[in-house]
Amino acid sequence: MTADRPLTPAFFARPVLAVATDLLGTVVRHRTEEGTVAVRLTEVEAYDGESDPGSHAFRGPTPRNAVMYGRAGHVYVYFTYGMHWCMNLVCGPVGEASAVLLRAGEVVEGAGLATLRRPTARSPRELARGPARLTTALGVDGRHGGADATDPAGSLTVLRAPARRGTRPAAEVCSGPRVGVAGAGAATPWRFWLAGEPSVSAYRAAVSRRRTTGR
DNA sequence: CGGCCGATCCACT
DNA sequence: GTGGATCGGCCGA
Repeated sequence: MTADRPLTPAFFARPVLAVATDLLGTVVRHRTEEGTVAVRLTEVEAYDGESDPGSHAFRGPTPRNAVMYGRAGHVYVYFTYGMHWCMNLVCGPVGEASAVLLRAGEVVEGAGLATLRRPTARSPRELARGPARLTTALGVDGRHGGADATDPAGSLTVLRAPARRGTRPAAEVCSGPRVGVAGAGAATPWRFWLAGEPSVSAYRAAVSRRRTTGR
């Protein structure tokens, strides 16, 4: 029996690196009329406010990143590559613009619905393997921007990690460079994942694409 | 399973 | 105008 308790605003108000590592193993749940899908997080990335060259807030506030400057525990979603949504959880004090990108997880509830939303998945572990795949499996998109993920009455909620059974030790947390972040921000090892999890996304170095449209 | 590469459109310069 | 905090189709191993 899971506790089903949401994480608190205080959990997210801490420094972003602490939040990022502690988020591993917690569960993101989205309830809709179609049903419920829940994902246990296995991979995240930290983005550290305006001082972080890899962050969407690096150049200061804009309409798109406004939510990042707001209250901890709220949802920042952005649209990228013309077709994908990615989901972040805002961290730190109001005004700081730190956030954690949810990169991958294991579907622990609603695998049937998740498969309908992700028909191209070649195996269950691919359902939420990657940041845009995770949001698709959950049914999260731009409508969830600014939502409070600590609200127990909300449809989109982050829940405490399920209680560990027996004496199984806590999973090891690994870290490495962030995926798809180029330039100065590439050096910081602010991608975190749980060792041995098959849902952790494959590492791809940041690449700059040239003239993909041949006109 | 993994490498290659085009898709597609929005935010910002 | 430029280039993404990405993914899927296709193909080969």
